[in-house]
Amino acid sequence: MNYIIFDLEWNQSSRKEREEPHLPFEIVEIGAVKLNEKREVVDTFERRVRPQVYLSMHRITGELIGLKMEELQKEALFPEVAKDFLGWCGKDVLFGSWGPHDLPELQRNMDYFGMEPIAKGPLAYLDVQKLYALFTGSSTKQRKSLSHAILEMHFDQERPFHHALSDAAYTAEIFRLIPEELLQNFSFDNHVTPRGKQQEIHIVFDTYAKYISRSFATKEALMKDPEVISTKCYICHRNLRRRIRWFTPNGKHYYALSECGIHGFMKSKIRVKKATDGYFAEKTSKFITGEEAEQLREKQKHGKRK
DNA sequence: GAAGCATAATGTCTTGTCCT
DNA sequence: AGGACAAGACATTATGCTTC
Repeated sequence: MNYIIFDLEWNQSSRKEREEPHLPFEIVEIGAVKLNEKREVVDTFERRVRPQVYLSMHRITGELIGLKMEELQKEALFPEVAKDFLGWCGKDVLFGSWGPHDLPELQRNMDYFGMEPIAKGPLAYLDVQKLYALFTGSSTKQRKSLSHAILEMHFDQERPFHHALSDAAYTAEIFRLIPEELLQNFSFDNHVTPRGKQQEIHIVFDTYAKYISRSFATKEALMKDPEVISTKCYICHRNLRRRIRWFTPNGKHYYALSECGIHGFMKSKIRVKKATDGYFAEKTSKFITGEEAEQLREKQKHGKRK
């Protein structure tokens, strides 16, 4: 198994009204570093793409990534470059990138240009930005930029940022620092949601558990499904007594609190997301202190006051 | 600039309570 | 019962961070 640490550069419409609905961002460069199981660099990949949708470079984006349209005119089109990239990656690989945007964007571009998705269900990958936050003990919600992390770790900054291969190489350098045990903290690209119950994702991490449901036609059907709204203890697998019933502050997130006799208070959160054919749920469960349980009660009351 | 995410703030409509 | 206002429920908009 190899790791593919990759980075994309993309362009967007210069005028909002001319935006292509299913392709807000068009990929113009792919850069990647291939690492073996020991996380040693084995190979690199760098290709640019000749755009077909947005034929002028957005002012801000062009300045950021330092590419001009004229430079891209001799490049191959996206389907060919993407095909070459995936061929170069090989079959038994785990993707990794800085932040959660690259893999979904790659798959959205592939979808737009009529290519088959990389996997038949949710695709596990490593968000190195998130792993870095776990590694340094800072909050995973307050994410740091790649240049910030490189500066913080005292790596050389000789190569420019916002070039695909350069950023992929920087990301790989950070990735090599991440302790082995943290590499179990997968993220998922839900470009393809689970088709049936068999494809649903149940995964237990050190500090929380995650469940990704199949899709339902309506939000109501989703929030009635026994599996979706169940609150079993993810350690001893017993049904738990509900202390706070499912409530939502905004219609998109739902929270519940249950109590396990052995493992204590378990907080569950459901995020309702849109799938191509309806809605699906991402449920995370974690154990919290009595104090945090009290805060959740306050959140419920606070939400109700407004 | 735009997307995506989380959260904060604001807005609108319904329901509840007190008083006359 | 009806008026006045408070509080709840739900929806929309704004903010702040990252990515390009």
